[in-house]
Amino acid sequence: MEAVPRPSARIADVAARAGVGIATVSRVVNDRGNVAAATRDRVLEAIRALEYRPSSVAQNLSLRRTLVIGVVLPFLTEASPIERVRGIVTALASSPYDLALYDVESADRQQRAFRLLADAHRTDGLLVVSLIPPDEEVRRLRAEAIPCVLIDARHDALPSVVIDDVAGGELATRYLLELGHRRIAFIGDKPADPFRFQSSRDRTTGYERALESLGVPIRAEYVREGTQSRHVARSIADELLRLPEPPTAVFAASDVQALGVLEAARALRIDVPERLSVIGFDDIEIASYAGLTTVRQRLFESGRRGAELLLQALAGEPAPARVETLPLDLVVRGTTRPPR
Amino acid sequence: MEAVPRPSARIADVAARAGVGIATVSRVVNDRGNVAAATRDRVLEAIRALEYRPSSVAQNLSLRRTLVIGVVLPFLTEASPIERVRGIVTALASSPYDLALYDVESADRQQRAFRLLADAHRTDGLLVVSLIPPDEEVRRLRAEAIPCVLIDARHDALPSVVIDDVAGGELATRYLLELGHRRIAFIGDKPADPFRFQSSRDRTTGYERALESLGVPIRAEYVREGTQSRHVARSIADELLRLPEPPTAVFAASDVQALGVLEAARALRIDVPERLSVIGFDDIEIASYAGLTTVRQRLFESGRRGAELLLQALAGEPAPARVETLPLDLVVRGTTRPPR
DNA sequence: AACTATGTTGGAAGCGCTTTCAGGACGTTG
DNA sequence: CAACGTCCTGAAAGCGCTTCCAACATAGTT
Repeated sequence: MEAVPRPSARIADVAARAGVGIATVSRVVNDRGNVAAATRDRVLEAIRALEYRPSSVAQNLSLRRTLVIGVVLPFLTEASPIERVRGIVTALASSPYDLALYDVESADRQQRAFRLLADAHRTDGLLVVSLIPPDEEVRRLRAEAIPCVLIDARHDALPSVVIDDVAGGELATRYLLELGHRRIAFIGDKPADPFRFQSSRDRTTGYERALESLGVPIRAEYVREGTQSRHVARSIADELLRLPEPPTAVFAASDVQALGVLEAARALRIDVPERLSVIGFDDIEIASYAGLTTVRQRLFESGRRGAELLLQALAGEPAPARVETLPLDLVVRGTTRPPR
Repeated sequence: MEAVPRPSARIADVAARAGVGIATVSRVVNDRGNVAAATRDRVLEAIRALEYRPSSVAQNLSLRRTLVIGVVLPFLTEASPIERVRGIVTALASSPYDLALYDVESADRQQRAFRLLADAHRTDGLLVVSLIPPDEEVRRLRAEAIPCVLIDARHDALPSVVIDDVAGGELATRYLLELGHRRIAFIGDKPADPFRFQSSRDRTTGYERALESLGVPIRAEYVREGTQSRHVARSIADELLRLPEPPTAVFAASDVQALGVLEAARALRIDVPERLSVIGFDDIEIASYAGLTTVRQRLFESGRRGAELLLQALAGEPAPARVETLPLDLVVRGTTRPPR
């Protein structure tokens, strides 16, 4: 490290200029009581003259806290994590905490996420989105007393904010059933990797339960999985719609996939909702524009709530490792209708 | 601050256990040479046994660097800043730097942004998006030798990554002119506040130039401004389309606003593009879904490039305060056509 | 007038790390 | 066998801040 000239004033400079000890400067800066008015004024004057601003790094070391909250999440490239981050940012805006963002998408995903989880000294608290931290790290976090809240993920030892994916799957499917559909297909995510929360799988379960509860048989050829993308969903939908007995309705595990279904239908000149009903999941912004019927989950709210829980824990109220379940709403728009 | 029990090992613990001095532990940890193999092994063993991880806060203080890059930006709630952040995240992923996010939307916008800019010790470098830092802060940054790169903003003393908004406005307008339109309206942003870069205003200039170059008169009633939102743009478009002599084409300063125009047209049963052409700006994701003709700016690329420039500066190559202009492309989709 | 409660202050010890510097252990060379 | 060079190593001095603690005034009590 080369010694770059550092013109910025340190606490000692202020103390020297004001003719007091550094302890007194610190008291003035942090507004601790017991400083004579005259002294305070001299110190404030020196601070102003030197444009002194305390080094947060030094404060961090001394106070053993960083005022930083780490947010670990995969797929910042997708719409729904972004929405959660917005919620987090909002909740943190009125707190003294800054936000450090760790995207875990790139090749070294686990690597990097865990480096952060591990390097506990770097953050005062952690928000983990759509990712399940390994037990090993959870143990460390507990040992170091670093609060951690999960969003869209669960772990026995950690508080979390989630939705009931099974219920969501049931909600969507039941709605289609109530409209009168019986040939209902499902397009879900690929089996998740061990560190991701299996929400799509749970939605499948909800789908199956809804069908079962009405005695509608589950057809294997109607249940498909593919990586979460419009493109893949589109080609899956294309296959489904070319079946000898095509579905009259499709439930997609995400809005993005639902949009892929709409594209496939459009390409095949199958009118939606006249000949095909489509329902998505999430209610991302584009869904309202596309007029997509969907199951709304409060993405923004999940981030906000998770951050709130973390702030509480940071404030000393030790939150129990409880699971908070956010509600889901059916949002009916223009892509669903009874079959003819 | 209460003294919370800190079970995590410090460098002294490792040194004690390995029977060496802390300097040696530091050497092993940082892989500095000159440590006997046997000693190194003992230290490594101790590190493993104690699950030692160096405190980055302490390292920061000692090394006078934080390995954190601050990203200051307004309106994280909108699509385009997000896209830029993605680019930044991508560029930073392969670097040792972490990313601290500062949204400047809330009430205390300036307040908070400048607190960061000011608290220089907190970050090694700064990326400022769509915001112009006040001269005062720029001076401080220079004094402290903190590199700073602007994205979508300009400042004489700072390097920046921008687009040519005037050219973009011209590009869009000229395209409509070439299609044969003569009654072309423009919907732009509200006059920006002093800290925002006036890109919408520049696009207006481009619009005017294009018209002038073809000798088409500029009609005041065709040039409108409103806050950047679908809702507002929709009502503005509604007014425009009800004019005695309504425009045959609308150029919106952003895709979001263009979508508002499409909604207004739909509500009035005015077919697009048959009776009305619409062109946007940005090419956000939803634009491709909506089939919107637009001027694409490389949002992701702007973030990536800005981060790259910053990393270069951080690596010691002192970047000149130069302006890098990213290209714009006309993306023709389904919302434009010659007038009848 | 002696003494105590109260209010202010600065010295110094940490916070946990990096790095300089000097010293010790060896092996080499003339 | 003395003189040197080469390697390793640890003590100690920072990095810039907070805070404990002791020292000192000063004012208020008896």
